[in-house]
Order: sequence, then C-alpha cells, then structure tokens
Amino acid sequence: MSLNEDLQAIVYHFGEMASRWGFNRTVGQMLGLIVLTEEPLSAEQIGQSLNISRGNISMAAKELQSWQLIRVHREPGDRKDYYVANGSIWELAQQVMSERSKREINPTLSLMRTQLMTSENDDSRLPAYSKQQIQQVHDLLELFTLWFADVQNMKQEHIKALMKMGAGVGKVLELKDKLIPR
Amino acid sequence: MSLNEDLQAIVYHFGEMASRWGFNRTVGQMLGLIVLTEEPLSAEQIGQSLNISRGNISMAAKELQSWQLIRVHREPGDRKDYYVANGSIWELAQQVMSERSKREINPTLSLMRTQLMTSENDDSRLPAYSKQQIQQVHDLLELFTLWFADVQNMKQEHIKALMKMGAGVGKVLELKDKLIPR
DNA sequence: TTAATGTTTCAGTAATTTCTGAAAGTTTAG
DNA sequence: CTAAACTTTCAGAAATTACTGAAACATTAA
Repeated sequence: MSLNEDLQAIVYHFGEMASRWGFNRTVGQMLGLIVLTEEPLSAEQIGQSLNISRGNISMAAKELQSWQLIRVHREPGDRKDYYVANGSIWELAQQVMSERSKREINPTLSLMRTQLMTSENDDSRLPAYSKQQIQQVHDLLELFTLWFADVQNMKQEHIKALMKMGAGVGKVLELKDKLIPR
Repeated sequence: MSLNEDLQAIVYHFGEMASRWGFNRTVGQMLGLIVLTEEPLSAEQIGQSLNISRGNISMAAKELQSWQLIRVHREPGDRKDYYVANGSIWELAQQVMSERSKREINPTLSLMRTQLMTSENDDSRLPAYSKQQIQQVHDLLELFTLWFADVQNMKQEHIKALMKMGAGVGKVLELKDKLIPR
C-alpha cells in the first residue's frame, strides 16, 4: 500500500507537527492518513502505508479513540477493524479543542481556584502581588474555558457565518458597541 | 532563596504543564516564578529557588525571551541580569497565543496552500476526496489565524467587556443575528 | 469446541529531549 | 589594558518518551 506522493507529504507533515499539537508522531501520521482517506483503513493497510509496527498502530488507534477523533467501522463477514474519521473537519477540530482545553487549562484552573480560596482570608499564605497575578491568570483561563465551551455548541453554519464576516471577535465586538446604545 | 510553599506549588505545577503548553519543564517553572514574583530575579536567585544549573537557566531565559515573555532589567552599578515579566498577564497570554499560532498553525497552512495551488488543475496529483478535506482544514486554520490576529489587537478593556458578557463568540453571534435584519 | 484470524499488552530497546557543568566568551570598573 | 564578575555555549550524561515484536488475549466461522 504505497501512498500518493502529495498525500504522503501531508501525512508526514502531520507527523512532524504532532508533538506541537499534543500527540506523538505516529498518532499524528495516522490521524492525517485517516482523515484524508475516503475509505476506511485496516491496521494492516496503515502499517504498510506508514511502516510502523502492529503494536504502535494499536496504541495510536487507542489514543485517537480516546480523543474521539476516529472510530471503528466493521464490514459484515470481515473480522478486521477499519478506522474512519469521527466526523467532519469542523467536528474533529471541536474535539481537539475540547480535549486540549481539558488537558491544558482545567488542571491549572482548579489548582488556582483552590489556592485563591484557601488564601482568601489568610495573608500569611501568598504575597499580595502573587495573589493578584494568580487571580488574573485564573480569570483569563476561565474566560478561555467559556469560549471553548461556546465553540462546542457552534454548528457548521455559524462557522460559515464567521468566515464570511472576514474577521473575528474584535469586529463582532465593535459591531456590538455600535448597535447597543448605552 | 527558599520559596513560599504555595508559590512553590504553582511554580512546580507550571513545570508539569509546560510540555502541554509548548515548552520544557525548566522554562515553565521559570515563567511561573518570574510572573508571580514582583521583584526582578537574578539567575542566581532563580537557581537557588528551582535547583537548576546555571546553563539550564541561561537556555530557559533565552527561550522565554524568544517568546517575548520576559525581559532583562539592569540595576545601575550592578552587572547582573535581572528578569521580569514582559507585560501584564493579558499581554503575556497574547504573546503565547501568537507564538503558538505561528508554530502550530502557520507551517501546516502554508504546506496546504501550496499543495492546493499545485493540484488545482491537475487531477493526477491528489484524490478528489483528499483535496476536499485539505481544503476544509486549510479554511479552518485560516479562520483561526484571523481570530488570533484579531486577539492581538484586543486591548484589556475589550477583554473586560467580553468577561462581563459572560459567554463568548456564540452569544455575540446570536446577538448579531437578532440585531442585523436580513 | 477449536483453529483461524484478529487485536492488545508490555518488557526491552531505541530515539529524542532535557540538563549539567566546565570551558569559552563578554562586559565593565578601575 | 587587565582582571573580576557575569553570561553563554555545548559535549556528554541523564531522563523521558516512543516504538518494536513476541506473547497473551479475544472473537468468530465452521
């Protein structure tokens, strides 16, 4: 199963970017391959395309399933697992954002929340300046969390609307300023 | 230079989260320490607080400067470098987002752009389905890039406005739907 | 059942990333 | 200039992360 040259370039690029996106090379390559391929792919096919071991494929598939980015498709009368992308590009992106928000933001948010609580009325715990800074980070992370939660509920149509608007949050805010009398 | 216990907990937490945020443990710890400390810190003080080698501090400082998250402060009549956070929490967050967008999105965006161009009128290059999917990813990444650029231009006041609104993009879009007659 | 056809696990190995500390480099007071 | 006070670099060591492949496990057709 040798890959189309251009496709291979993108798949390998996904592999290289993977560590920046929060997973390892194999997971990145497999995600690329599965997302860009119309047909469901068996572990065997994936192994031939990417030259990786059976065990590695199994672990990467598990990881991609834990991110809910792929799912298993089965053909009647065939015991093999075939992997497919778990939705549209937009749905996959939502999934990645949600998962990354969970892993990159939530733990810090809860630690800070706890510390701000316990040091609330106890000046002996944190220096005032540190407390202020922690509060600032906390509030910002909370805002991001709200945004991400919001993005979860955005449908494709909303995305298209945003795309047509040409710019983002700032423009929308200006709009709001103009439209809402104060 | 031993650290306040609560502060230490956060600083170490920053170290643990660092790899998820795109840097290594030392860089994460140093960022935490510098951001939460009011006084400019020398390499020596940092070394004592975090128990890391001189070389490691130097490399981490370089990394943080390349992200524009810290800058060097010098006292007259003192040859030491003292490190300080390069702005408010919001400015630092903007910086991180901008840098991550550069590292996580731009390379993929340009590869895809190039491939979509060269395969535009050449059906022999990419399967139609792959081309579609690549286009979708490309468009979404472009939208993210626009959003991030927008965030660059948002001032603290805008952020506060957004925080007061309680939710994010979705609500603003609903607002727009209601206010703009079609 | 059972044998064939798969998948998963995991111990050991390989690859990659990070850290140390000594040597080289830089800056400035005198 | 020179020497003291710092900072940076970088080769090798340590720590971490990822990968392989063989053995264990699971499923199903006959």
